[in-house]
Amino acid sequence: MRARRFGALRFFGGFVCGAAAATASCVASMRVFGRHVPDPEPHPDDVPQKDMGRYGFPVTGAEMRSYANHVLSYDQVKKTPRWVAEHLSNAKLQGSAERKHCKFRPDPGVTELFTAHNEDYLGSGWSRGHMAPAGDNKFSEQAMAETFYLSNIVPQNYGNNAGFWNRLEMYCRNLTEKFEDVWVISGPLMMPEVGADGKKTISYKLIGKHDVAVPTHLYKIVLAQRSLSAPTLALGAFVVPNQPIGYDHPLTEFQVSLVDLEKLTGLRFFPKVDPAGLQNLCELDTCKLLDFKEFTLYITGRKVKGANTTAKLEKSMSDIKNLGITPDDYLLKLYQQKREELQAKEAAQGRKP
DNA sequence: CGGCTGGACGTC
DNA sequence: GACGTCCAGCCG
Repeated sequence: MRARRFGALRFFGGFVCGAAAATASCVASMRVFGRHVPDPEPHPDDVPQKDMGRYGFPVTGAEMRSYANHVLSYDQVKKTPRWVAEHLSNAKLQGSAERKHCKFRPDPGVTELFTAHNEDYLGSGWSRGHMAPAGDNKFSEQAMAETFYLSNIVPQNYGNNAGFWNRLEMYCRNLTEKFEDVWVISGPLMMPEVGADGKKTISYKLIGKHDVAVPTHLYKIVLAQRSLSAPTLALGAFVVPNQPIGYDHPLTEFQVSLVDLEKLTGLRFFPKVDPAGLQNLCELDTCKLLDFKEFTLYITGRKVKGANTTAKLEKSMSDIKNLGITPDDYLLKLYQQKREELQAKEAAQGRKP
């Protein structure tokens, strides 16, 4: 069962950490990934454009698109980003921007010819998964709103989006408690499968009228710097199947070396980083995601904070107890605080009309 | 935190 | 009638 589910990863056994046994070798290879020789810059004069270029050459669209707190490269064929880069800091996680004021919408900067639309996703069986997460932009309503542009979205399995990937994003945010600066690059990936004849094929679904490509996997690269005065850099790269992933799978199971991810994507990441001082994030830090209990306590805390009736408040608390989880002190405090607030509000409403 | 759905209502 | 927006409610 498990071997089948992660078949594609196991096929890459040497460099993609599939099943448990491969983890150690991947961690080891982290130390030795070296940088490449810089690509030579093409000289415009080298191209004899006199007649060949009379009517111009094909255009791929903007190489990069910049927003308030993320930068991306957009794939006009797949209608998804190729990569999305962002910077996280503790300060940017503080603020009052709320996702309930945001709407998914086509990126106004992307030509109608090449853009995805909400209708492509709705009813497709796939959710709209952020690459740069909304939750990384509490400091700015505009920055958060821009993450809802469909240029930052890929078709993502529901359970993966709300579960494992969500916990991975939480881990990245949590890193800002220990590192002053965190840079994250996320994107979709199409991984080959091996057929009965032993040959490799890449196949992926297209959804909606505009043929939005469903990635087989998602990748995320995390670069963390302790501080400017202690500029230790730690990096972790991960490839995660676009399917539900349970709590029995640790993040390290999906760690890959940076060079191998570069081969898979055709991209070079963080080209200005000197590999000499680069450490393995999962050795320097934990790479431990929230477990079921911790995650459920956190989610219930968010629901308690957002409750606007005592009925909903009580349901959140009975739900978590039915899952066999005893509320901790923090959740109990949130609950009591919210209960008083709602009781006062509902008492006032009872008198008014 | 991450998502989706359905109904009420407004508009052309 | 079709379509867009907003809100309440649902799930993991």
